Formats: sequence, C-alpha cells, structure tokens
Amino acid sequence: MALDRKDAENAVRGDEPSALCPMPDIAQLIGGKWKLIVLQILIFQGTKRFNELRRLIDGVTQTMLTNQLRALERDGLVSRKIYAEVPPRVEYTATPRAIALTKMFHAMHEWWESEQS
Amino acid sequence: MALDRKDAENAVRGDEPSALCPMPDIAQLIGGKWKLIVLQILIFQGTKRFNELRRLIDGVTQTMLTNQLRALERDGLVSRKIYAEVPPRVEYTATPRAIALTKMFHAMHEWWESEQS
DNA sequence: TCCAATAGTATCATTTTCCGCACTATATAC
DNA sequence: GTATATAGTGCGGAAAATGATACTATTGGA
Repeated sequence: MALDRKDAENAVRGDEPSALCPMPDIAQLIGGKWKLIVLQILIFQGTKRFNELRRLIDGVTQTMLTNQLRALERDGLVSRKIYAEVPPRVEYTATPRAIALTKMFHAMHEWWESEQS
Repeated sequence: MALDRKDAENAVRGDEPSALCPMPDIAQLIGGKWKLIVLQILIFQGTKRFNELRRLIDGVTQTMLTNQLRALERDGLVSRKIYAEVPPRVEYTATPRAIALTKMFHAMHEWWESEQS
C-alpha cells in the first residue's frame, strides 16, 4: 500500500513530525558498509560472538568487523562482553538504543518486500 | 518507548516478517552521502528544481548532486522533468516508489528524537 | 557587446573506505 | 613439541567515493 503524494505532504503539515532529522548525523551512526547488517543480526537474532558474526556476514574481513563493532560500541549501539576463557570469548549484544531501531528495520523490510512485486 | 530484547526476538519468530532483507541491496539504492537527504526533501517538501536542491543541501557540489540524482533516477526513485526554456529548468520529483519510504523516514525520525532525551 | 542564470559535463585530484596479509596471546588437545 | 581455535592489532596498498575546477549551451537584459 504505497502512500501517494498527498499523504506525503500531509506528513509535513499535519501533526506528524516532519521527519526532517539530520541524515548526516544518522549516517554517522548507522552508515558504513557493515553496520546495518551487524545490527540487523544482533537485533533480530540476539547476542552473537565475534566469529559467529564473521561467519554470518558474507565477505566481511576481520579488520572491518572489528572496526564496525568498535564504532557501534562507541556509539552505544552494541555492548561487548569479554569472558576470561581460553580460547577467548567475546559476545556482542544490541543495546536498547539499537533495539529501538526495530521499527525502522520493519519499515525498510516492508518497503523492500513491496518492491519485489 | 524502546522495545526490549523479548519484543525484538518475537519479531523474528512471530507472524511479523523477520526484517532480514538484504541490507547490501538496500544500501545500493539509498546509500551514498546525499541520497537520503535528497529523498527526504523531495518526499516531504515536494518537487524541486536542481538549484533549489543545491541550495537546500549544505555542502553538496554540482557534480555530486548530478551523480546522485542520476542514480536515483536510474533506480526509479526520482523522476526528472525537463522544461525547454532558457535558462533551462529541470524539476525532480519523488516517485511512488520513493514515497513508499515515508514510513522508514518516520521510524528514523522517531528513533532520532528518542535519542535526544 | 558582455554579463548573468540554469543545468549540466569532463577531467583530474583527493579523501575515505575497505581489504590482504602478517603477526600476537593463551590453553587445550594430540 | 606442535597444531588449533579465538579475538584480536598493525601495516601498506587498492579501490571507491567524493570534491575542485574549468568548460558547455542558450537567451534575455544592461
């Protein structure tokens, strides 16, 4: 059920927020080649360890996965728990801040599905 | 109102779609430094001409704006109408496919707002 | 006659992002 | 004693994205 132009313009003038939040700032948080994929997995499949993510994400390198996870952690979107074991174990979990993105993922998903028709 | 972990996991197992659509494909369409900004403007503020967009988007160069608009047009997200006038006039409009992203923008907006608290 | 405005294109430079490879530590298993 | 697994770090380079600059066409107006 696609919205038409009228709906879209109402979204600006009505009670609804205008959705004109700063995209560059948002891109800073969830942009980049792997961040959305990582978040998608952690949000919808729960906690994962480093190498589990590595295996789930096709084509990601160790370096990049580390980078992106560090950035997500810095921005409070994932939490990192280290277990003092050998071999080492590190688990990554989506924070509430990340889980609040669930609706956005669903909206994206619906959009994507409607495209495939 | 942030969702908790349980909600997130239910989203996978319940009737809801899992929201595990391919992020790389989506990034192809709406990734890039300027695309989301352009779409945001065209969706929520309606049709704009080239130089209007240029003035609205802080820091964008002519080259990049042309690039991104061409890419969006190729992907059926904006339509381009040329008026045979002098000086030339070219108007860009969000297509229904782009307007269907409205919900996603709203979800992003809500998320962003909830962050600022 | 020359400048202004619009919507570009072409070319090259730069910046940012990303990848490959080698390297580390540790304890357990063989 | 050697190999294995995990979760990394560090370095250098390639590739992709982005930017700067100069150029085009047209015509109305000073």
